[in-house]
Amino acid sequence: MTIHDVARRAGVSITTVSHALNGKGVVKDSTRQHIVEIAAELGYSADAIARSLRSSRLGVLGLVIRPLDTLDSYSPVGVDYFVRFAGAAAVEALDRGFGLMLVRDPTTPNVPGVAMAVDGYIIADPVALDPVIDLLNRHAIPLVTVGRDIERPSFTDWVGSTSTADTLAVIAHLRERGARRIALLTGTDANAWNRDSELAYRNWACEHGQEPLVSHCDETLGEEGGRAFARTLVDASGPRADAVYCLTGRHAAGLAAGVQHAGFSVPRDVMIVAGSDSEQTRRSTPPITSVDLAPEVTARAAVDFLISRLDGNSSRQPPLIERALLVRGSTARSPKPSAN
Amino acid sequence: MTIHDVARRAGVSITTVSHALNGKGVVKDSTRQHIVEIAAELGYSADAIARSLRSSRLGVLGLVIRPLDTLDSYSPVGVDYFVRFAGAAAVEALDRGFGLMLVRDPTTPNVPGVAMAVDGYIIADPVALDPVIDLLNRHAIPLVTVGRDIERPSFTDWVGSTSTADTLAVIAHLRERGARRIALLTGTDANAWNRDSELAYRNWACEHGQEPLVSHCDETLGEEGGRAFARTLVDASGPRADAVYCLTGRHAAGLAAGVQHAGFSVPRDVMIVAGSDSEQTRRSTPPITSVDLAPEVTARAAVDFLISRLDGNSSRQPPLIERALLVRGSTARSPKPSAN
DNA sequence: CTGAAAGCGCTAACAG
DNA sequence: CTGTTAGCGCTTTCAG
Repeated sequence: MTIHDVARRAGVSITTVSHALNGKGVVKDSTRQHIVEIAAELGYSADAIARSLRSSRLGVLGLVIRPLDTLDSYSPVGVDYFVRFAGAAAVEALDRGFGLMLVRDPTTPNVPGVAMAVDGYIIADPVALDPVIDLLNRHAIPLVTVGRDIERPSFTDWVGSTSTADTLAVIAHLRERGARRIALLTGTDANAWNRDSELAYRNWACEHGQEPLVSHCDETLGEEGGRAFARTLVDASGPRADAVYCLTGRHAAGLAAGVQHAGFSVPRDVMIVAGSDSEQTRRSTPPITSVDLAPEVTARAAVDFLISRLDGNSSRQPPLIERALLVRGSTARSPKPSAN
Repeated sequence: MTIHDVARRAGVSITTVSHALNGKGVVKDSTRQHIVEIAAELGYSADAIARSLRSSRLGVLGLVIRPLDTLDSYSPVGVDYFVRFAGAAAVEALDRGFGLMLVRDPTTPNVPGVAMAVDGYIIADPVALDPVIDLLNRHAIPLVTVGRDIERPSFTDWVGSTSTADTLAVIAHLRERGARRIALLTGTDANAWNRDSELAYRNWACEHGQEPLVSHCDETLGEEGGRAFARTLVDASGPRADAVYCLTGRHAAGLAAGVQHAGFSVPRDVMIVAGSDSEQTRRSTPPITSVDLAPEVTARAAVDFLISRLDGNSSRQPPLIERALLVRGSTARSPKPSAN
């Protein structure tokens, strides 16, 4: 089924078929009608590959989820943010006439050739000075990121939220629930989420004359990392903080378990907020108040923004995503009349 | 960066470059060496599109997850089986030098052209007489399914497990835990999972002289569907069965809630087993014993099998996946000495 | 309004 | 051993 078959059957040249079907040149209405009918009858549709060869537009978007390259696992426990993201991105891409291809770190050897033939990339949570971005730039492939590359201040094509706002919202919530001494636990990946949250927290602490309590815990350690942190948080005289903002959901769940194991109560002695909602935060006892990272909304925005860039719309501003706090039992302390 | 640039720079013809780089024709060793060096130096790699135009091999696998087309949502709640499946399939495909493209029902209008240009498809859980299979056959695109199309007995290229084995294992487990009257609740999608499980159950009931207790509940109803079933299960004189095998995890969770709401105990009065492990079954109180559908193993097997078909290996037998029971609180009744 | 022809980058007969 | 050449299926000037 090629354009030739249609042309022959319709008694015209392939040019006319092409024009008629793509609404390009100037074709007499009756001829176009006729060609369209024949094409439908023959079930013809232009070969995507041949078309791309001319137009260098494949109709496929690539998606690289960097944290999964780091974790080296697509296991769902605690990473459901990313799978929701990928699913939503696929649907949105499809709706816009693109396919969505999942790609693992394309800087490694043995990447499929098509990886460098897609029309554009979404890089979710790039690391600092991400080599994937360099690779794509070298190949002149358009890209947008979700969350900025913290070492590339001049790169502005990223969607997401400044984690600053999230951090301040979390702190405000904790204060309103009576927290006096708030600690922060971030992951160790060099991404904007970890970095910006810490910055916002430190600024807040500084402005409010509170000594900052910041700790770090490797993302790959999972719940066990959170339990380990619980042991350092709680000493003989009790917890050194009465609230913890814990970016990673898995850490938060481990922390909750650890605190309770040490004989203290969540939320009475220690309140916990997770920076990302996940199965663990929902499942924990008590369930953990979390920031809803809104993966579906973010994914749709990222696809939309990337496509606008592909269309040559370079003026458009990258979207900022609104996020909400899912309030649960881990911060269910009755609000205190704010004393200071 | 085209093959011409390399040819010019190396002082040979494009044919020689092509041969040298693809190890095809006969090229003097020194020339090949030279060409390879030049290519590396120039950072050349053959354009995937142009190459596919000739070879009609794009290097991309398509994945269609049918239940998600039905649910019309990639929301994560209770569908984590599929996202785990997709992630694992992507990784395996990548490792084999293929990309993996997510595609929604390609029989609908507005599908991206590339959808019909991929090398092969994995169709997860096809419906009866699935139109997607017809479409792909019409386009002569190779495909394997996960779970068979129940109305296509002659189509044998499917991976999975006969749900018969799972069903019998579940029944055996329940009997061992003292169940006397086991009911079955399936979904309504016309797929092999629902159909074969019911068949196996009925056969078992028949052979053991038990009156079959089979109900159906729409997959899209979620936990609420399970609660509704609980109301029909429990009447004035108590539950009409002391154990339920509930294929869908969301239904199982709703059922557990409903039974307990009606004042009965899980597992004492009613034991529950889910046919697919999911967030809801893990999270439920008590946690629900479930069949581990092993999405990662299944996905890898499907990709592997599809690629062997693409390589023209038509003799290879489709793989059967081993599944295990994740035993949890919902069947934690002390085993009874089997009286019959 | 329609058609001939060039060429996208690559591979593979077929000559030399 | 190496190069010329004919396409893969399509879009797009440019002439009729």
